[in-house]
Amino acid sequence: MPLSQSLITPGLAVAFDIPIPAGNPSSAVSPHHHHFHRAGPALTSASPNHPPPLLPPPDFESSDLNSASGSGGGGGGSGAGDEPARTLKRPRLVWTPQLHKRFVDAVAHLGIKNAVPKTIMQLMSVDGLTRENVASHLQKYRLYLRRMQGHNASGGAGSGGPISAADAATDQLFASAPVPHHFLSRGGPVTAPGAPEPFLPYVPVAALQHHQQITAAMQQQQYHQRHLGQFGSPTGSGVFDHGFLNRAAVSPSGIHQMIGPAPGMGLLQHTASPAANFSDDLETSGRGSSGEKKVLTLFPTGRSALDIWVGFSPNICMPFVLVSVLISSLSTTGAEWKIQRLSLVLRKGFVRSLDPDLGDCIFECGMVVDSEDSALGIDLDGGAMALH
DNA sequence: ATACTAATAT
DNA sequence: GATATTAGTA
Repeated sequence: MPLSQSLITPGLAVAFDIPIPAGNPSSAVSPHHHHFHRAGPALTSASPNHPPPLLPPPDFESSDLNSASGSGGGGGGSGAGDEPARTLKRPRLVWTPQLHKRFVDAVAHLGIKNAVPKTIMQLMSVDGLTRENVASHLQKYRLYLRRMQGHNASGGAGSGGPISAADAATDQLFASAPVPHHFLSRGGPVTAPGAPEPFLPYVPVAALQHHQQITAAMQQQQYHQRHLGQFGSPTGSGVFDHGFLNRAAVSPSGIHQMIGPAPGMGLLQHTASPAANFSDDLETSGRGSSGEKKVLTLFPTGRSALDIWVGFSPNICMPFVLVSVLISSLSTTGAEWKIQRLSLVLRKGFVRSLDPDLGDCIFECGMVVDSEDSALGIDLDGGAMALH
């Protein structure tokens, strides 16, 4: 009942293509429910006119990964504690597009300079992932970036060498995840050791003490964030306004009490939304000012919400309407995402955590930029934070 | 003693 | 070619 107990409103379900047991709108998603490869916009990297990412193991239907089997370590479960990894040979890790995306996001957060195996691994927080796994992948990724850089910046024609068909084929995986712009810049910005990449769109929330106003500089970086110790504005009813498209009255639901580790906590206040806008998204969106959809990945770096790292992809300008937050976990064994919590946020309203146990999860947020005044709030493990 | 990286092995 | 493993260093 604890973990797999995600509440999904009809609206969100539609948005994410999540099958919901009939007759029970906000019922929990059963563990074995369909995985949503293509379901969650936030999860897949498939672009509208593109085929879905490579699907992991063919046997995804089996229930082995989800719990039970003592070996692999359950994806997000409460985990049995044995870790015979020592003498046992772990199966070769397969870097799925999902995993790679997570990897890239982590690297982006850290900044290429600070991105080293151990740190990346921690940020990724993927069950079963080892430092060696990451180191190996990183090595290859660096080579990839190097090549890209050669083709990109350096004088065109002769300098970097042509892009062989072999390379294209080889870099298939890497192509599945967008390479952050600054990755390719040579002589990039020098950053103080330990300090987060200034140019990074991602910033540790913990570092932000006060509400920050949007400054020109920030806009340039295109991110705004804010950290809240807790929400106090009980704006209201606790019911979300459906028509956020109407922009009429938004609801105030904010209430959001800190949800401690108490189980069975909050629940989605209500329903929601025309989240239809989430149908598919991905970072492919871009540019426009309104109607944009973006994927946001938040990395929890610790058990405390205050340690969570938050980031916006460049180009995301806040106002938006609202956001739907999808929380899932990934494990090397199962390589499947599992919804753990789903929340809805309305402009000026805040989300409510549905499940206190975040453990090693990642937050994928599909964000729709629409109106001009709104905010995203995320609440977890007793802490809360919001982005403006 | 740890962990990063390059080199090499499977 | 994709990962894993080893070896040399910082």
